Amino acid sequence: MVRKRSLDGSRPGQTEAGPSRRAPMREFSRSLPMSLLRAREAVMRQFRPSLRNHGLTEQQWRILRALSSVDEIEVTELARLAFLLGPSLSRILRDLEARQLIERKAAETDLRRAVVSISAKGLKLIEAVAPTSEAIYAAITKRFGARRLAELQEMLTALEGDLSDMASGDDAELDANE
Amino acid sequence: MVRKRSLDGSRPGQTEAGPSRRAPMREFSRSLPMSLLRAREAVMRQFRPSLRNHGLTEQQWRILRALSSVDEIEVTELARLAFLLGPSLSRILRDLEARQLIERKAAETDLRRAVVSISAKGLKLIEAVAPTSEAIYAAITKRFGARRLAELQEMLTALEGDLSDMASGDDAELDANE
DNA sequence: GGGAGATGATTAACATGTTAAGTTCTTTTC
DNA sequence: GAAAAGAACTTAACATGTTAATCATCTCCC
Repeated sequence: MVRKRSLDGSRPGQTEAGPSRRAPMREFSRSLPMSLLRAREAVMRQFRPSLRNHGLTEQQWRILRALSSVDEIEVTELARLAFLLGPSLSRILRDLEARQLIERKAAETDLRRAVVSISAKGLKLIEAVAPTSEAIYAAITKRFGARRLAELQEMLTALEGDLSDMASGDDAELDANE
Repeated sequence: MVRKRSLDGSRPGQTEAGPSRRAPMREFSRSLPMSLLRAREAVMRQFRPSLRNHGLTEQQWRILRALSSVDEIEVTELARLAFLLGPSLSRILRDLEARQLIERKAAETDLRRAVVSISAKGLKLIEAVAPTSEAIYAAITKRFGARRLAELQEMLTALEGDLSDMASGDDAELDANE
């Protein structure tokens, strides 16, 4: 019934009242989701100030970058590429279009589909941000080591792949025990 | 006339209109932030349905789990432990308190500080969710391999540590070139 | 060829992320 | 010992995440 603690260990042992806490799961701060979250936040913390200086959020930047790698693309495909959900993408596209950073038109063969492309203004913005972004990325790579970084990415990709074909934890039967 | 693209790198050369697209940065879908995001999402996708069945969001669950590992804790410390920003934590605590899953009181020595603890009801909820959660975690571990998982976590922690003491990319000088 | 169902995209509604302001209490400083 | 500076939240405001519902179009099938 340890009363554990903390990220760095230091913490006075507390031993008072309360319905004695059962040996509780995995150490909290070491769970995989937390590790991934913390690592990603540490990375993004490096980039956010620069993006902000250019009036872009992380997601807007993702979309512009994705668009800059293609000539034009349908919204659904863009969502997949930029790893955003439809509703988020809809909102952001509305905003980026209002700022004239992208252009949108209906697909010819299917009026339900919208086709998006980056504008000249959008490209210019990308070119303004890219150098800083690249410099930051290079600094991270140098700090962590290119090889290690590649290894890490491989493991992340493998993890994603492994999980993608796991049952989606429907939960029904697993929650039998109250 | 699709000029598509995809996650796997293959890319048609594009040569039409517009201010000719310069060789553009790192391949988008292979950037570190994206890898981390995708991996984390793959993991969370496993857990979310179960949490949802118990009326909990991911963050609410993080808070309850953090609280279950201590006797009581101040809000600021809890934010650090659950890796949430102050405003998010404020909102969630308000909600959890209304649902009587946690308890809150003012600190004795400093009335600015609030001390939070999990309630009996909250503990009960945790005990209801934990088995499923553990089962999912075990399945992931088995699928990916316990050793590899440990390796991955080490790398993530190392990355976070390396970045934590990098300059925060103030950007001012880096953005000199337009 | 017209209606049921599928599909692409948006809107709605609520929760969180993120930065900036505001509140209240505490500590410093003169 | 009171004003100023700092600390610990909390609120505000806006952007995104997340799921469900809606809208428009399209496909299929009778």
